Amino acid sequence: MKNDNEVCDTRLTLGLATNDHLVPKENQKEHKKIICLDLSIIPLHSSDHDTSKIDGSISKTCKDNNKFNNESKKIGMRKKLRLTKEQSTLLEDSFKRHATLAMGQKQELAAKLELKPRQVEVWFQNRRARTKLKQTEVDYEFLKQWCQSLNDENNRLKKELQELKSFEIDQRTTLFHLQLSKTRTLALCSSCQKISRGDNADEKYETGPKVVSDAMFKRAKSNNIIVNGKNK
DNA sequence: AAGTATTAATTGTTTACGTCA
DNA sequence: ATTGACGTAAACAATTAATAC
Repeated sequence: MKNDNEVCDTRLTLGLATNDHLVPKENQKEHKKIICLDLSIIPLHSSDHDTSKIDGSISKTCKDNNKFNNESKKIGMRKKLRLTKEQSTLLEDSFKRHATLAMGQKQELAAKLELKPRQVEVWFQNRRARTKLKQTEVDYEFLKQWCQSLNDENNRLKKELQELKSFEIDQRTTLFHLQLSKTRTLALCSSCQKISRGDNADEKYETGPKVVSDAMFKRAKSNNIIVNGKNK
């Protein structure tokens, strides 16, 4: 940021200065200005000075703007151009048709708008940047909402999973108690190959309990298999 | 008068393309 | 014919600064 005392000089210059480290810091800025060749009198672009094609439709404000712009440049001050409504409209219209300048379009527009080709070019560049920024904002909002909805869905699914898990545990517990009260324990004796029935079969055989349902028990009984050492 | 938003203008970088050795 | 160095122009990103409100 420039302070109030500094003058913004956009003129092209060639400067000569001695080593700064030999000059006190507070004097360095002035020191650099000792020898200065002003090149602002040399046109940078021949196209910048092409004012041969002038459209009479351009308003006085625009002409005044450009006039002031050129005059202010003479005294080394950056003056910002303010486009008129007509200029903006025309630029917007051509931007809508094509976001980049086609061959010759720059010159054509510049002539029509009574601007420098460089100004038209800069306008298109800035306009593209603005479009991109707007699009980025739109994309950001969209992604933000999408992310939010995904989070919501994720939370909902987590909750559902939790509910299903606790439901499954409940069901297993219930089933377990139900089986415990209804079933009889059948165990196969490893030595005699007979099925025995008992509430505590795992205490009898090291192979572990074979828990079977009542139906299985009945089937075994109907096949004359001796349960618990005797035919019930 | 100060703060903010908008936007013209500047600066530096990247990319594509043509030319030449 | 291929390749690398170089110059140029256009597009872009980031930033500055003038201006309006």
